[in-house]
Amino acid sequence: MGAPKQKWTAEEEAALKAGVRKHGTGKWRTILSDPEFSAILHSRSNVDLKDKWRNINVTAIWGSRQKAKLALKKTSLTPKLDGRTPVIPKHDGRTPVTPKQDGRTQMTPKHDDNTIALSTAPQNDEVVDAKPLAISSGTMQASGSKEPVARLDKLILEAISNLKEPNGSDRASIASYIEVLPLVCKDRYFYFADTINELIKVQSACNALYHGDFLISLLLQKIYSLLPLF
Amino acid sequence: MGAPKQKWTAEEEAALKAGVRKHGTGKWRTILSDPEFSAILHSRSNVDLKDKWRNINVTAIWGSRQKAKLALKKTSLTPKLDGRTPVIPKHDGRTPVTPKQDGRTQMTPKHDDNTIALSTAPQNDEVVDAKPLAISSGTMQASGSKEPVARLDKLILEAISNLKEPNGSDRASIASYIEVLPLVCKDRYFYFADTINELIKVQSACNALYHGDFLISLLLQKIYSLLPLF
DNA sequence: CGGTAGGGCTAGGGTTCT
DNA sequence: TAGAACCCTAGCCCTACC
Repeated sequence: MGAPKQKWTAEEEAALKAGVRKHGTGKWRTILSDPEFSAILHSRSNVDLKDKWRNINVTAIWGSRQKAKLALKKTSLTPKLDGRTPVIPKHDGRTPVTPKQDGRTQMTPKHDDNTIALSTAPQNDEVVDAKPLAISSGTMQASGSKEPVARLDKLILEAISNLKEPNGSDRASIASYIEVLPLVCKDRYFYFADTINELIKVQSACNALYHGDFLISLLLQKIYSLLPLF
Repeated sequence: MGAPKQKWTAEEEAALKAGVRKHGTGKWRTILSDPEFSAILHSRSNVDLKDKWRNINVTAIWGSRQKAKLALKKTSLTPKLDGRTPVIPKHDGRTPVTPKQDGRTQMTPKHDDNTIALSTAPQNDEVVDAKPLAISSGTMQASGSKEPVARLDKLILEAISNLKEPNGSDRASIASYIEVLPLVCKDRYFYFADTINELIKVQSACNALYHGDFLISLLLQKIYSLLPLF
């Protein structure tokens, strides 16, 4: 009787996504204060936003895993690196070794010591040969973890495979799948918005090649080129 | 995130408590400068100390009146006393309208009498035999979540090891460490049995480090008194 | 500036409800 | 049972006030 449980409406969810797109994740209060969204989200708290965003991502991850049954296309660029040391975003026994830097200057995104270092780096789109590296993987955290979060490249492949349609998938479908990225890349300030924009661009440009290996290659290239940005 | 959140270790917490005992509250900078604690707390700022102290007190106060967590387990043994804590003006991150109101009932106060003051006078704790702990037995919870309990055994070990003294640690020292337990165990009564088991194991394994059953009894007793209902 | 007190916020684990 | 919505709180950050 106390809490009726307010279900999120499509409008609210859209506003949330737009808000994240505009201000970034973790800026719940900011989003809520933005007059552009405050009207729609007036009955939500910053915590609600955070929780909802989490649910959205969790769902996305699971969705992709569920459909993972589909055999991946044997593409020429099938990543073959396995047994890679998973990156673990969690910090367990962090010993007090690092004094916190006080001069809180710019938020220079710093890599964690245990993140993968992508040496490729440049956001140059001219990358021709998609040579997937072990992007991050990172386990879903010990407890109850069945499997490590799918590798980024696998997720992409999975998405492409599953979305495969006679005449190609539409933008929304792709985006739906790609939404999984923020989760995979979180902790690195890899913003969802940028990814989506970029991917959609790629898609538009290669609409004809849709689910051929070539497109996959392009997508992967794109993803990889974006990763070093954080 | 630049700063991954440094969780306070039992050692740090103990140092903080000792520092407050020695210099008083509000003397964060002083505590930090005290060579006795500076080593342990070197990665903390005076503000951190202040915040941690606040958290400790808040949880301590609330811990006593904490809601009686469901005893769960279909095992009838314990009557399922369910209740909500009367919500008090606590300002968490939520600021929105809060259309939600939940007037739940108060819990049935069994007996909330913990909050033992270990820092000062020793209470007449009659050494009780570590037998009455056979409370909820079954909850083995075997595989799976072992994480939530946060390694109670390690804490104990840590305490005993660190407090190790030529002739054994005195009551105050032990108590200082044990104080941390309620924080770890709170709201997780269902793990209590496991906890006890862990303690017993520790007792067997580290027999040389403490004063035998006598001390363990004290520990158990203390834990017992700190855990609300049962 | 340096320090403390106190309000506020987010992240993440938990819990409740459906 | 899973998923969505909601709760709890540790650790930090921000601002006001000396």
